[in-house]
Amino acid sequence: MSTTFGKGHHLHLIDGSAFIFRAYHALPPLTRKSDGLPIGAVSGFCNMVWKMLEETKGDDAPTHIAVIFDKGSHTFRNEMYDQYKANREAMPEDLRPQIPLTRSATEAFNIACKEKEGYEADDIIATLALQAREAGGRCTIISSDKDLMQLVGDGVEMLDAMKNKRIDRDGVFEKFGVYPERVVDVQALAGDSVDNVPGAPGIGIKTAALLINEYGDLDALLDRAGEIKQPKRRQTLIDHAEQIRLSRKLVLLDEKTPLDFTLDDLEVRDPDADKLMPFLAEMEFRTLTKRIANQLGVEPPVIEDTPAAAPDAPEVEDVPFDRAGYAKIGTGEELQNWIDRIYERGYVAVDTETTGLNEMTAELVGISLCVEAGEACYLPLIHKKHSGDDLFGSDELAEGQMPVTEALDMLKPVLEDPSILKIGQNMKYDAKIFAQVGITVAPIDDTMLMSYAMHGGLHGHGMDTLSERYLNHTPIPIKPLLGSGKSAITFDKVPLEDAVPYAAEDADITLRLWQQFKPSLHRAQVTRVYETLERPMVPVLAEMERTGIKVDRDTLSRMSNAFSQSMAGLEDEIHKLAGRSFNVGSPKQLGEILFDEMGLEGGKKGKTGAYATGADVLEDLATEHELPRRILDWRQLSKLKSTYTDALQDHINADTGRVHTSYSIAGASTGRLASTDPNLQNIPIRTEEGRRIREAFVAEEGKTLVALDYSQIELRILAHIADIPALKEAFQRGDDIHSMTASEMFDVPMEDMTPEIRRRAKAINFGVIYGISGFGLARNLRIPRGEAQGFIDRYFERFPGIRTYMDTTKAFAKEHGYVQTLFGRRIHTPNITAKGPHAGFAARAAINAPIQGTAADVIRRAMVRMPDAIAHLPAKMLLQVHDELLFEVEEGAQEDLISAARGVMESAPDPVVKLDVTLNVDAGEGPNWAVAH
DNA sequence: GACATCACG
DNA sequence: GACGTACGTGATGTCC
Repeated sequence: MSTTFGKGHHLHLIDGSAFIFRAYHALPPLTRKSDGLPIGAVSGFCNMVWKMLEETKGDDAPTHIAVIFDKGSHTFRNEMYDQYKANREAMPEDLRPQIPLTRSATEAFNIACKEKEGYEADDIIATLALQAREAGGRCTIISSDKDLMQLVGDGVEMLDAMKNKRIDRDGVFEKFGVYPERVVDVQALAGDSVDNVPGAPGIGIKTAALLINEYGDLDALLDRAGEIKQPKRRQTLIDHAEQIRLSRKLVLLDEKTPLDFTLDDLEVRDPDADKLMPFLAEMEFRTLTKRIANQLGVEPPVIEDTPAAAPDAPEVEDVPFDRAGYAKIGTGEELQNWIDRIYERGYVAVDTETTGLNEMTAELVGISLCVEAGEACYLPLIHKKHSGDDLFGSDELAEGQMPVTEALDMLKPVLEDPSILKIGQNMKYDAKIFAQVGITVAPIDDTMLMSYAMHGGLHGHGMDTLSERYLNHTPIPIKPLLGSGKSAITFDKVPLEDAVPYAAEDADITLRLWQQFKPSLHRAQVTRVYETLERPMVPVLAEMERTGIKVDRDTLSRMSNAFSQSMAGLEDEIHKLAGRSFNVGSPKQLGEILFDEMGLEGGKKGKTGAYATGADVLEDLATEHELPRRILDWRQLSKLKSTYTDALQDHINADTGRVHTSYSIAGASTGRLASTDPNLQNIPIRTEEGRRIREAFVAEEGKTLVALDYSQIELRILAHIADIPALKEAFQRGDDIHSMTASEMFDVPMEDMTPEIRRRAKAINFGVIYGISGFGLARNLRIPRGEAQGFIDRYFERFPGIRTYMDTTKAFAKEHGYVQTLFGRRIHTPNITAKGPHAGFAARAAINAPIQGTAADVIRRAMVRMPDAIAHLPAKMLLQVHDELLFEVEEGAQEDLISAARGVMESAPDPVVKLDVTLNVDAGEGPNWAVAH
């Protein structure tokens, strides 16, 4: 007995896609127990629909209802603008199979389910809402999507289902600063980074509303744009009028979508238990099935409790941490028992205990294993006997330990078995320790790197942090066991009763983290990042670090002596100029002398109340007085001596005669590596004196060093990402990029370029990569701030894509809480929403991260491929310095190495990313690093 | 252990 | 209109 939709009728339109995405992101990754099918989003969707139906019962109950879905990714809007929604990320892998299930769910609930190829759900909603309004009825749109707000009014309202908040004309005004009929005008100006609607650069919702309210509507505004008082705003609107009109077309919903059904077809039907119950049972939604069956007054169907069918990733078990469950392995039988369990499982969490943190000198003390949460063991190997009163302990081995070789002979086949996954936290460390005893651990997973791929920028990735955050468990601290300072002992001196729980727990934690992280990688869409950019770095870096680089002690020692002499001379002069003797190395004393005693101008105190005496300050003072220049010279020598010529000698390994740095894979937020102990990524090169330090980095007899570095990789990536044709063309022509920029900006022909103009352009080019500001550039170039701002404005004018990139990147970061590299690495930006001075920092970091991070990804890809590519050559990769790789190669093979390695480096983005610019690699070769670079 | 300084890309 | 700014690192020395 259907009637014709009209007065007194009430249509509910549910934005299906919005429901799905909300459900997906709100819920943990649930899977169907019987077969592991992902169903988290379907479950959430059903819950939301059912809740909706329950809550809208009563006086204001809908008479008509439909769930509207998007269909197809290509719509008429793409015809207008091919970039529409172009930066939308791909649908998560585990969500895709759930989409058709939500359609089935809608039908199972006996609700009309509508979609139309080539149209967005929003257009269908607009069309139906208009029809309802024209028929004299009411319509409630269940969505909080701001794109739908243009429809509100005259009987049409929105309902935010999550907040249970109705949005009427006033609600829209709150959000947009205009009433619904002007919403598209505001959106056209403000644009939308999510849908990639361009809008007017630099104009947000606030400004847009202001303008629209002042001029009435968008057409009037654009016609009278010349009257706008603010010069920049005026110019923006005049320059981008076409883009703004296009934006309006993109956001304007099509209220005339051709539909093959009428409002009457959407009449509310009671749920049909015979349809709904089987569907819910098939999905294995136990709670929801019971609840709905109860409500409908039917018997809930029985859902078989089928055991999980051998899933790849086990369910995360909520087992309490219990130290009593940790075993000590003391015999071959006990170890064999554990090995059997490992083979049964197919994976094992492994952790090594050693005598120190330096993998090159640390000795293996024991090994812990874990195959199941809560069940872990520790295999002590060389723990020393603990003699009660003797503070110095004993060299005698404690009892109850297997002979080292017997234990390792048993474990080696397991650790090298390609069918057994070895799970570790910071596996590079353990892999290097095992490599010492001739064991090549593979294949591996690393929980630290999983966390880095998923949570980069959010927090650290050490075991303690991860355990506390993700397992809600504080690991046993190491400090009480080892002590600190001079009385600290090494782990082999820790009594077994303390060592077993500590060591076993680390393996237990690692396994639990892995159980939790493994399925989350997909959810966070970083599986490929982890598998191609993080995990494969472990063996590559372990090998490089173990190889090390030869450093000539005599060269360093001679330089150190020379520096000492020069410093002593300078020190005398400095004391004479100062009028008294003081510690030249103390910035505090220096500040007092310069600004209080000598009365030089320009003393500025920082927040700690001390005068700033940094190089830039002294540089400015150097024109006034001789002292600052001497200080600068002294500081340079002091730095070179202490950090390089002296400290470096202490890092020469006694056994190998080489220096072995350690790279942190998960240290830098952008994806770069960091080098520590010693840092070999900041060996001097910018000054002639410093550069000579590199002469001490030498090739072995009969070998030579080869250095290959990417030329201008970050600027090339910027040209690609921000899509700057002029920059791309210049790179393809092989122009000097800074001269080109200078020529373009300052209208100087390339052939008339002066070094000074080029220097300015270069500073601006780098500034752009760092998220330029007038202040920063002014300080860098030592020019007035206004002048610097003028340069920046001109740069944006000549390369407008840069500003768009900066704006869209910031908007993306605000929207998602992270930014991405071209290879999908995510860098979280939690401070992007901060207020005050923090905001500027976060915004610049967000702008820089995709550029620096993409460059980091590129060289990682090259490094991962390098071992195979050069396996046929007598060459080894030694060092990475962000955009440079250093190799040691047998004399005579250098040309072959250069060509092989260059090929790998230049094609590193293939086949995942096709850059619009080629990557160029420069090569050098010589007996030491100073010559090779 | 915080801070200032300075080495690198 | 003011805030306070170039991005990413690590090591060293001073000073409390």
